[in-house]
Amino acid sequence: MRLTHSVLDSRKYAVLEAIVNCYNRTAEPVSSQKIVRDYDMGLSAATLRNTMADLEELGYLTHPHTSAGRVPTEQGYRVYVDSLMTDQKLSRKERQFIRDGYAASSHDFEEIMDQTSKILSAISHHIGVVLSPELHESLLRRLELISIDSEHILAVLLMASGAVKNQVVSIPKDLSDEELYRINRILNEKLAGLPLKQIRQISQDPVKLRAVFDQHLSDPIATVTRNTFALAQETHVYIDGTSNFFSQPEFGEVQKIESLFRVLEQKEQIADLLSSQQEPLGIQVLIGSENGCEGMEMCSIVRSSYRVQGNQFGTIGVIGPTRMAYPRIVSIVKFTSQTISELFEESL
Amino acid sequence: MRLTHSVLDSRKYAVLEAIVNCYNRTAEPVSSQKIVRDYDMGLSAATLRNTMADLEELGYLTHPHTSAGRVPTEQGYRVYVDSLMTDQKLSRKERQFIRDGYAASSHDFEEIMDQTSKILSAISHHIGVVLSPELHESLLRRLELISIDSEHILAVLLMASGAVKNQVVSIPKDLSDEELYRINRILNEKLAGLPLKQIRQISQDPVKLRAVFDQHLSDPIATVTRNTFALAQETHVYIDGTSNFFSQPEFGEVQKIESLFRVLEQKEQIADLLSSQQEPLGIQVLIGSENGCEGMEMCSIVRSSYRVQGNQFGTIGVIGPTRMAYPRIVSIVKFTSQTISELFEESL
DNA sequence: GTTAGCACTCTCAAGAATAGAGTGCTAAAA
DNA sequence: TTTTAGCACTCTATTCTTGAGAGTGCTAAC
Repeated sequence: MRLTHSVLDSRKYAVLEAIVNCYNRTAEPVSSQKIVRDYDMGLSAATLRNTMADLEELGYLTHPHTSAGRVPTEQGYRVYVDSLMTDQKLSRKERQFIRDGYAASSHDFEEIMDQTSKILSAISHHIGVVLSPELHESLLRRLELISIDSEHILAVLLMASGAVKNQVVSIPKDLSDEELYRINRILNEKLAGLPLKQIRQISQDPVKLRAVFDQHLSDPIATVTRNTFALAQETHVYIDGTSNFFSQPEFGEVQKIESLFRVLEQKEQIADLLSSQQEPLGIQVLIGSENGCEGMEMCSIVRSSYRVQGNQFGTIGVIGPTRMAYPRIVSIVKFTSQTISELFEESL
Repeated sequence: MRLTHSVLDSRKYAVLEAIVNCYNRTAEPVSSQKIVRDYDMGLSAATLRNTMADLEELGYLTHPHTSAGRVPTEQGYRVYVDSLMTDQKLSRKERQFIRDGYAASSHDFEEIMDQTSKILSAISHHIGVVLSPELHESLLRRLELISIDSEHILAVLLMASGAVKNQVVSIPKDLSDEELYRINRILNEKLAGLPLKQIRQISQDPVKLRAVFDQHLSDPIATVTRNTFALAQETHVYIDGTSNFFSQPEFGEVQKIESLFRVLEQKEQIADLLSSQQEPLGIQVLIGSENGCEGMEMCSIVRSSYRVQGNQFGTIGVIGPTRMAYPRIVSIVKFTSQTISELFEESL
């Protein structure tokens, strides 16, 4: 989509686009000469220099130093991503690569998540990140209580999405195997099919608990329910391809790459990064410091949610240098999120 | 333990020890002057230089260049680790730090593994690695089969160690819920208490299958058993503290750190690294290229197995630069493996 | 066997010189 | 009015040199 009525005339747009393209290819400041040589714009270097000076004044380009070429600013990339770049279809080969990646993996939920991060990083040559959906939106399909010792049981929560959550749960000491089995049966009867969020609310509210379990309610049931569903809402983070960053020329110094890796080791921070202000099913590009994450100012993020089931969403994303091939990466993330959504749809 | 009858006289040992100590502190080649100043050996610089030249000829020291101080070789470190270094007790604070790390974590098996890697890296300031025990040595405590859809079930394997393994299993299409329940009961009856390795053998051998299940054996039972226990023997790898490497002066160039990080991303390779030639309950130090892993020539590994239960062992380790504080790291790994072993012992 | 003394080697940091890339500006051309 | 050629100017990056400093190896004296 090229805006015609805007702050910029069409020449400025064209020049900005050329510079972004060129810079993304070479990772070096782009000179007016370079554009004359590589792009047939019908303009001389001098004219381009004038236009470039204008674009710089508007905040879309910068200068590393006086006698260097121009580099896009974050604002410049923003304009490029929002208005200039054209959709780049993935090749048949690339689409097949993504599908094949899933063909190899089993029905295991975690394996699908893990595989997705691997596919994303392999095809993008950047970092692939996957956030599993927040459990509390998920519907409980079935609950299984397994005795461990006199004070603990293992609760296995099988979600409608196929996700499985194991949880060690403390129980009252005098619970017999038969009693446990009975509780298991009743819990499934009353709670299966409900979203985890709702179950948690029920488990913590004596009134609701009474309403749901009716005459079946007993102290052990209340305790087990409360302890089982008190689980912290956690999303797993799957990351792959971190070492791809080493081949990026802008990360030639240890210092720059260090701050990035320190962040990447903090899984919670990555989870926040991916999920903050995420709207369902939209694709979103966060450029440079827009991500608001200290240590990741030099990185951009392309992310999209995927649908697991019902109104339950996870997020996938690619983290790369600000100088990334946005059209390609956007297409990759878009296609992958579609593919994974379909995968979960058909497995229902 | 200081060897008196050996290739080296006691002075050479003392000098080697001083150089290793000094180099480990400063990360810079050690000069004869430096030793005179920092260590009271009652010898002049000239004499030390003679001794150092001898040690170099024997292969225990090198020279970066003519007018630089000495640096220990891998062989030098080997002698230091085997014969020179003295046990360094952890301080009360450090021991408490390790214990506290576990106090916070729940009874969850994975959480204990994960926490261990975090503790190791936090206290050592290097990379902490934990290998979960190979499942196939583990005793099956209980098996739970949960229906997913008409063609799949979720098998939950609860091990005696507390480890849990979820596995999606294909089943014959015409299996009713009642039938599944019956199979579940029989499998538990016949297989609980056996090591997974043995169960796998049974599941793949019709003769043994018949022997175990006797008149209960049916086609569905055979199929479910085979599919459930065909799982690849996998060990999980938990890594933490990778970014600690950035603060090591010898990894000031991106190139050196890159090869290391490429290896660290290959979890299987790390698993091999930790488990190869590991003998039960011994602590082991692999110095530099001894680990035989391309890209990790500049790293040493201190590792130890821990006992989960019965004759089932996992491995923990610390990966750091060859120039690491061996006595301290050895003590850390030793104490941590003891602590984790005790933890599993008491939870039985 | 040990040590002082000294020549020698090598690294590292700072400075100087040079080439090259690219801009900004000005004045002429379209 | 817009575009372009030309040119001076600026800044970087590279190379070379130089000098200081660190540390050794060797020799001769203790």
